[in-house]
Amino acid sequence: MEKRYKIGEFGKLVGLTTPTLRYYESEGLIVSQRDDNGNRYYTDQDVKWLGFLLHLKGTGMSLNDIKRYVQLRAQGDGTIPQRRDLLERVREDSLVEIREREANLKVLNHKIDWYAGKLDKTIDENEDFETYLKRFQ
Amino acid sequence: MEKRYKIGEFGKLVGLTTPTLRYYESEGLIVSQRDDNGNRYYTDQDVKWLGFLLHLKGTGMSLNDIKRYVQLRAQGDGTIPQRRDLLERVREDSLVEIREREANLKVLNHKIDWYAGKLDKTIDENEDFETYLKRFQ
DNA sequence: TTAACACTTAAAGTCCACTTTAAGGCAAGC
DNA sequence: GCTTGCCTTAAAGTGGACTTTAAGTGTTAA
Repeated sequence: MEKRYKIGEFGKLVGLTTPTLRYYESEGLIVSQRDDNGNRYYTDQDVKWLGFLLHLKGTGMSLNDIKRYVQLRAQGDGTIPQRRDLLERVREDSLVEIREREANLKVLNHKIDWYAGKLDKTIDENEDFETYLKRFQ
Repeated sequence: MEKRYKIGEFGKLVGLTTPTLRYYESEGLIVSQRDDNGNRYYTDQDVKWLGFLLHLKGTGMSLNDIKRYVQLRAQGDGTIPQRRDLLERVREDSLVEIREREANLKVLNHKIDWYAGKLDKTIDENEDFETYLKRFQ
């Protein structure tokens, strides 16, 4: 038979709190079934979906876009092109963000190096960071 | 003489709205001087600082941590080690985040490929995404 | 049998980073 | 002189993603 996970157990499995899971359900990101006591339960299918959802979320995709994705999925295989397009847009945004972060991180690294140079006096006392930065442009 | 920028001009220069600049000032992230009419003005020094602030922010550093940095800077060169430590922590966090994003993006890319395979029938109809993903592990 | 613990709902609260609103002051140009 | 457009302040509102609170029901273990 299929394994049924109660919300607490499921939460531990996927790394979310029970209020968060109920919140996700209220937002239409996940669904649950009910047992004879009216309590939610989840199956391995739900574990898989939530796993993927967290990957989507981890790329920076908003809950709102994830919801749109869920709605398309519910409409069957005919919406595969739209889902692919949606994910391609998310990929582009995510790539842009990663590249921006990397660029900003580069400047931060130079600042850390600049502090090191100031501390061990390998950078002239009078050279300010902006001048120092220009060396790398 | 040094150029004085009024808040609107300064905002355009650095790409922030005037309410945001006032908000940053109220949060202790930037300072401004006042002219004879009591209006704020900024100098090229402020342009430089805001430029660097935006790089810090762009790494994911919170306004609160930027404020701590500002406070350390105000205490003079003696706090250079603390500032460097703070920035090193920010760098570490930022690197971790970038790597996580990249990992999640990888899964997203596989999903897009999987959709392509479904659409052009190079992936078997019955193979689900989780099984497909295992090919790359 | 009673305490502990899991579950239920709806609604309000939180945090961050702004943005918007409201009400007004001052200077330049027509 | 009046309109336009900049500036001022304080306070309230917004959006996203939860988290917390309140009030209650049901199951399990000692």
